[in-house]
Amino acid sequence: MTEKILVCVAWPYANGSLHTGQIVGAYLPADIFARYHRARGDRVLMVSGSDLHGTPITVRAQQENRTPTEVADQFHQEFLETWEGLGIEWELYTTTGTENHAHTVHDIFLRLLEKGDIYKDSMRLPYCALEGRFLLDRYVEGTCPICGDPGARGDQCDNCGNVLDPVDLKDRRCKFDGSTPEIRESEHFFLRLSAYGHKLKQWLSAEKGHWRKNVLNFSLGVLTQGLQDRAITRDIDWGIRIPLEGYESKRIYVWFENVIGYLSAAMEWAQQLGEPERWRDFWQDPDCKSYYFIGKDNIFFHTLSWPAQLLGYSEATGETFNLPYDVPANQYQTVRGSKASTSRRLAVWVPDYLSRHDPDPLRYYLSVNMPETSDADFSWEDFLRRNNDELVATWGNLVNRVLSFTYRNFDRAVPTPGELTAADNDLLSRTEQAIADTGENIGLCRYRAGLESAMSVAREANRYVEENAPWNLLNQDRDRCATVLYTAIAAISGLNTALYPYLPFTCQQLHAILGNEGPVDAAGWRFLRPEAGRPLAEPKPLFKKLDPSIVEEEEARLGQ
RNA sequence: GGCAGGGUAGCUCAGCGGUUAGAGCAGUGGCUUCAUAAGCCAUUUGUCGCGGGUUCGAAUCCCGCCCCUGCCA
Repeated sequence: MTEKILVCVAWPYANGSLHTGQIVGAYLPADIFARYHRARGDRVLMVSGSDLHGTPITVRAQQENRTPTEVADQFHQEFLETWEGLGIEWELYTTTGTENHAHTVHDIFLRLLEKGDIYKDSMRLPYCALEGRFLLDRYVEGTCPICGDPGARGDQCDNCGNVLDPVDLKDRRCKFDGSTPEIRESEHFFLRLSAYGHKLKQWLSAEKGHWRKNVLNFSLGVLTQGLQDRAITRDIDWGIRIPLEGYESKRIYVWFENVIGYLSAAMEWAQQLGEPERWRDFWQDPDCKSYYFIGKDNIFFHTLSWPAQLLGYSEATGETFNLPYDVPANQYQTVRGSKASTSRRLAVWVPDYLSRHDPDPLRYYLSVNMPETSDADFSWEDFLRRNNDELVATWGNLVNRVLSFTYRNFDRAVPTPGELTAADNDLLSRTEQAIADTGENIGLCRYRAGLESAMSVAREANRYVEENAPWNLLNQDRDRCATVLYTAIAAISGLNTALYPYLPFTCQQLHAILGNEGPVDAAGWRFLRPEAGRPLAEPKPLFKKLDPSIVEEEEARLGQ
């Protein structure tokens, strides 16, 4: 039974290179998930794009004396290369800078305004008279009204951890010029989230057994405390315009706008396909399941505010837009035990990684060490070990030892098996089970368990080869030798399917070595048994054993 | 401060009311030689964060505390 699956992935800010924390948090799990479903024959629409708006981009542009557009374009291009290099495959990867996106945002904004879910109100905000502009909360500094720390920021005091309103800060000063900001009234638009508390609670209370505990508890907890209305516009000049006259100096804030990209991207994809209504299959068919791959810092926007926007838009238009089926938010990856930090350069940058190493070992390491239930640490020492002792020794070596022996002794082709023994059938049924288990785990967003299902059978296959010792059989019982090799090759072929979502590059290579044509996923999510007599290509090691010296070399790059 | 997640073998983690607590890797001792000195077998290691409680029985449930991480829109 084929399914329709919408895979929505967080929109990365185009203000700096992507690091492994972002990849492991959202892009890699989404890609594994989508590859599995495509292989199953499901209809998959995986979308995201670069977030061109938002303060981080303007800050970087200011620092480098460039325009925000220049910064965003540069990193959007780089992101596209990163996806290609790492094998993250999209149906569409776009940006928030398209006409189509702005149009969709405006439509939702105006509909919700008309309905009363968006309303105008005034806010008291810090204003720097010297620069003639409003200041974002974090650009005001002063003395914390709660603990008295003199280094508090307008949004939060790092000393006592309390969340602050810049209006309450004592001895306020502008971060840029030190002048004392005035407090001015400014008119803004608010989203009436408070009106949706009840509906969201109903939605989150039904059939959410498949949700991750932390995601569901967090969301329900926020609802219990009461959902507050929130400003969706800011006094900034970089972002999507407000579609009304008189608000030229303000913009729609990213948290309201970028999530709409999931919908506008689906529309853009349908346009490009030449079937402009096709997006409805993924947004309005109640049988389509939508998954949102995000980091844990983003849960609020995907389980509460975006569903509220969708509920409001559904009511306003009389059409029904699907709410998230699951939001499998990941925890964080840490580096040397602390949170990856762009500003401290404490991260492993993907373009840098790809300039020296292959993509699949990183995909393997990030998958096997994915922060599904708690934060996970990236260490080069562990990366080396996982690569050398697991990927190379267990899986790569299994493939290499079986195929090279066969290639040399059985005329470069899949041997013809005789009658299968119980041991042979046992390995084959375990392989079949591994494909099913890995698929089931991936479908439930349990990536580590899925990988383990496959790897444990790779270990099993090594045992099988050892116990049946085809090198002894070669001159004693050539038929039995052929049967053993056939069985081992079949297990390899099956595992190649199970591992494909995790290791798409090397699995594609192996698929071809085994004499298959076309892409792995076109062969389906099933146990593809090798055809006796089919020619094998000359096997080459799929993975490189890495020298321990890379640990020191790579560690030295951290923090640079 | 409030909320959430986590704290289990040297390392990374699984188990989340029921036989003597598991896996991978590392360590130790053998075997093997097809293979990227890879593989296989055997084997050691644990006050399951701390203190109480419930129960015939708790890593698993309840209460309190400590530590790590994140969020506070």
